Amino acid sequence: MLQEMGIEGLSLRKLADAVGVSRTALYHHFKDKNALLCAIAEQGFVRWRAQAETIFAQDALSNTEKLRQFVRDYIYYAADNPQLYELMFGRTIWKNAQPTDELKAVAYPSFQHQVEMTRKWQKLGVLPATEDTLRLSQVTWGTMHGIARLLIDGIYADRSHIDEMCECATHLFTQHSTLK
Amino acid sequence: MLQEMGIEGLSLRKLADAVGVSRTALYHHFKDKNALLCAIAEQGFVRWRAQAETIFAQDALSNTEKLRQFVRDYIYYAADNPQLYELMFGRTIWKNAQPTDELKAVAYPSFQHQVEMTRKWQKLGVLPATEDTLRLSQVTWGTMHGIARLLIDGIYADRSHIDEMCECATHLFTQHSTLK
DNA sequence: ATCTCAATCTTGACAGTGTCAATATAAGGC
DNA sequence: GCCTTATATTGACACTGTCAAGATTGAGAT
Repeated sequence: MLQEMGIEGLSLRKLADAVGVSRTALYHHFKDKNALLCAIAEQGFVRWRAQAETIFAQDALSNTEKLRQFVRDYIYYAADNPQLYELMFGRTIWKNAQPTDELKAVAYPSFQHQVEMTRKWQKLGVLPATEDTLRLSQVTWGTMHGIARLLIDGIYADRSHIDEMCECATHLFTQHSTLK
Repeated sequence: MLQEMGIEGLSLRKLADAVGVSRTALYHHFKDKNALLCAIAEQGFVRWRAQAETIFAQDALSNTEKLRQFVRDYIYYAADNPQLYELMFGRTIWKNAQPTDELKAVAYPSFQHQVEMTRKWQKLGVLPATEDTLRLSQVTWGTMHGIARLLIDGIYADRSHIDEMCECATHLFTQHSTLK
């Protein structure tokens, strides 16, 4: 229903109707509409985390190729699940309402993971070691996040450009290094 | 009201009440709530465009410094007007509803401007000339957009990091070049 | 088998929201 | 003075999330 109607189109009443239950039955399983959305977003983080793990497990790939693949997969994950991505990182949960403790427990480690990978890539010479690790991971993540949002919101970029944009971003991240 | 209550908190009825007029009076001036939001967003583009122009008019700055300033100003503009920025680039207008023709007439040239500046900076050696101009401008803008949104939505970054993040991003953009 | 208690579900209601239709008022040009 | 146009208003409709009070169910203990 999230995929079809979008995050704003998802109404508790229509959802209850579709399940064949009364409007307020949902309140015995979730505190809020917000709590329901947080639970969905939570699943999104778990799934993405699992997908990311498979990248790093591929021994055949060089470190630079892993970075490239990571960027590509991130953008495609967002582009393939636009509504879910919006839920995971959008203002609906993070600004407007408050994220559940359960959601935070899943999301924050995911952010932390990004920082650790950045540190590792810096040590390997894939990312520039001169930059502060935290700032660099904020910027690289910001780049992926920004591209994902431009795609999702349909501003100024569309699906057919994804591969080229990822390639370009990866170049920017790694252009300092001699090892390609 | 947008600044105080946020984009979702802005209701036509409360707005009409605050102005001291009846609920539907607004419909004689704007087709929709969406049309009103588009008009506000439009102003946001005009103001940002004006601010950007002043950067490029400063002859005292080198080209690299202009890029740095451009990035900084963009992020601060977003951070200082979070609700407005959300309106300008958020899904509320671009995905969920449809942007007005008037808004498109202001927004698209703004995107185009970004591409032209990218091309110019490539020729000047500030940005890498090896990348396709369109892709590069999508990625650089994506970076700024992404950082802006992480800040606005309060995810994983806050105001006190802005300067350092901008510096880091500028480094990434320009690290290829020998002229610093 | 019965009682108990907790989980689950339901209906009724309330305060919001955007929006349309029909109606009223005011102002300006001839 | 009249007519047109712009503007404002009230009533109503279909939605939304959410709460309170009551109904139903089912499993475990006695």
